[in-house]
Amino acid sequence: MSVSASPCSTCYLRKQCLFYRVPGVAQGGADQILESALTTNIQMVQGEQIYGYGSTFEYFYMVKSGSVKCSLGTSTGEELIVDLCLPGDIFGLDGLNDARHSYSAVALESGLLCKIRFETLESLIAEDPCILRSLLRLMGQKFISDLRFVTSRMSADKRIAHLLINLSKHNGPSTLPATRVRLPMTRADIGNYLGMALETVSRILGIFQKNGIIEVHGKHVEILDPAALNRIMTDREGNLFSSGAAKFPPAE
Amino acid sequence: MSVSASPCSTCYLRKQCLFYRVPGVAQGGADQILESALTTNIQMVQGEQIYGYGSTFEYFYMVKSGSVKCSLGTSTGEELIVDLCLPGDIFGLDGLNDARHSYSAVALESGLLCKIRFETLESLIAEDPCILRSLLRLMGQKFISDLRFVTSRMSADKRIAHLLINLSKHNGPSTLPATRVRLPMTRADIGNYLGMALETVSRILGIFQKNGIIEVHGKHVEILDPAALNRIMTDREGNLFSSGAAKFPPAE
DNA sequence: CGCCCGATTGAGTCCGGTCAAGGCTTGTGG
DNA sequence: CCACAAGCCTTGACCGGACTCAATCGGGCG
Repeated sequence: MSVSASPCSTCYLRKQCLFYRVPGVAQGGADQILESALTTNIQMVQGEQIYGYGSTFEYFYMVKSGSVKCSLGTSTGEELIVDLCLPGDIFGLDGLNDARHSYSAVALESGLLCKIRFETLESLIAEDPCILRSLLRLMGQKFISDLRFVTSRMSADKRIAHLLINLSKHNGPSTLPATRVRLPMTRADIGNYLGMALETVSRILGIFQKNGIIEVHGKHVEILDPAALNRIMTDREGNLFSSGAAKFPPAE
Repeated sequence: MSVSASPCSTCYLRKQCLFYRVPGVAQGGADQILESALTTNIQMVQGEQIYGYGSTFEYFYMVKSGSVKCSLGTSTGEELIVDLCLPGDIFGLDGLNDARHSYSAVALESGLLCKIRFETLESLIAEDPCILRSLLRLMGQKFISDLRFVTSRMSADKRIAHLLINLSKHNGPSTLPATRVRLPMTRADIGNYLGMALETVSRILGIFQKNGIIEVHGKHVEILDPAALNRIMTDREGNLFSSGAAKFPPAE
C-alpha cells in the first residue's frame, strides 16, 4: 500500500507522528524514495508476530490502531513483556544497537501499523536536522519512561493504578472517554508486564472494584473515582491490603 | 582544559568512546569548533553534582575514571537511582526529550569526565552519518540494558549476583583483575539501585561470604567462585534462603 | 577520645507468590 | 440447540522472601 491509499495528511495521529515530519510525506508522498520507504495502514491481526528475536532490523513501526506487545526472551526460556504499544506509539527501536531485533513484537489486538525504512530515515536526517531532533526526543521519551523503572519498585496496587491511569490518558478525543479503559491484554500478560502474578492482578482489580474506585467487566474497566487512583499511586506509604478499606471506602 | 592537555589519541578508552569518532578528535583537535565543544579530563570529586533535575541539557558526558550515579526524584520526594556509570559509560542522554535533564548526576567516586556539547555533535552528524550510527547504537544499548528490566523481577540474591558479575566484567586490563570488585557505593545506594532494602544487600553479601562464594571487606569484594555466582544468576528457581546452603557449600 | 556514618545482625510482620478449586465465556461439533 | 472443551478469570488457603524496626558494631575523622 502506498501513502495515497489513506493520506497521512488526514491521519488523526499526524501531530505526534515522527514519520509525518519527513519531508514530502505531508504533501502526499510525491518523492520516489519515500514511496518505497514508508508504508502505511498495514493490517495486523491479533496474535500475529510483527518481528521476532534476532530478526534483521529494517523498520521503525508506529501503531495506528490496535496494540502491540514487545517482549524479551529470557535465558530461562520464558517471555518477558517490556513494552506495551498503543496508538501513537513507536516500536522497533530495539534493533538499533546491532542491526538485529532484541525484542519480539506481537499484535495484542488487530489494527493498523505504519512503518518506515530506517536506512531511508537515516539518510533523510542528513538533509533535515529537524528529524533527528524528533527521533532523539522520541528515544529520550522511551528512555526515561517511568512506567518501567519507577513502577518496578512500587507495591502491586500502585502499579495497577499506574497502568489504569496511563491507559486512560492514552484515550484521545477520537477514542474512549478518559474514564473508560480497555485492557488490551489478558491478566497473565498484564502480570508479566507489571512484574506480578496474574492472580494478584485479578485480586487488586477486585479490591479496587469493592472499594468503588473502578468497575470491571472483563477487559473493560470503568474508572469511577480517578482521584482515588491518583491517591493510591502517589501515596508515600500504605496500600489497600493493610489500611485501604478505611482510606477508600465504598462509594455505593 | 583543551584536548591537547591529555590527547584522546592515547586514551585507554578511545576504542569505545563515542567522542573519539568525531572527526578531528583523533588528530588532536585541530578543528576550532571541536575545541570549544569537547572538554576532556574534567575533575570531579565525590559527592559533586554534575547536573541536577531540570537543569538545561547541554552536554553528553563520559566517565573516564571514578563513577557516577544518575537518579530520578520521585513524586514522594525520595531519590531513585536509575543508572550507575563506570569508566567508559556515557550519561546525560536523559536530557534529550525536552532540553532539560530529567535525572540528576552525582559523582560516587572522584575521577575524570569528558564532555561534548550536544549541539555540536548534532551538527557534526549531518556531515558524518557514522556518528549517528554510533550514537544510536549507544542509545540502543542503554535502551535494552537488561540490568534494569530483567533484574527487577529477580529475587534479591540473583540481583546481587548480577551486579557483582557486571562490575567484574567492567574491570578492564588496566584496572583490577576480574575477580576483584570495588563496590562504588554504599549499601543504601546499592539497595536503592537494585530495588531492595539496604539490610537485604548486607544480608545477601553475608550469605554469599558464608558459602565461600565471595569475600567481603567493606566496599572491596573478592570473587572466590565466579561459577557459583553465575549459577545463582541463571538458575531458573531456588535461592539461597531456601536451599542455597546445600547447593553452594562452603569452599573452605 | 568520642562522634557519626555505615554496616551487620536479629525479630517480627506482611505483601505477594504458589497451589488449587471453581466459575464464566467463547467457539466448535454433534 | 445443547454439550463439551478450552481459555480466561476469580477466589481461597498457605507460605516464604523481603521489608521494617531496632540494637549493636566498626571505622574514619575532627
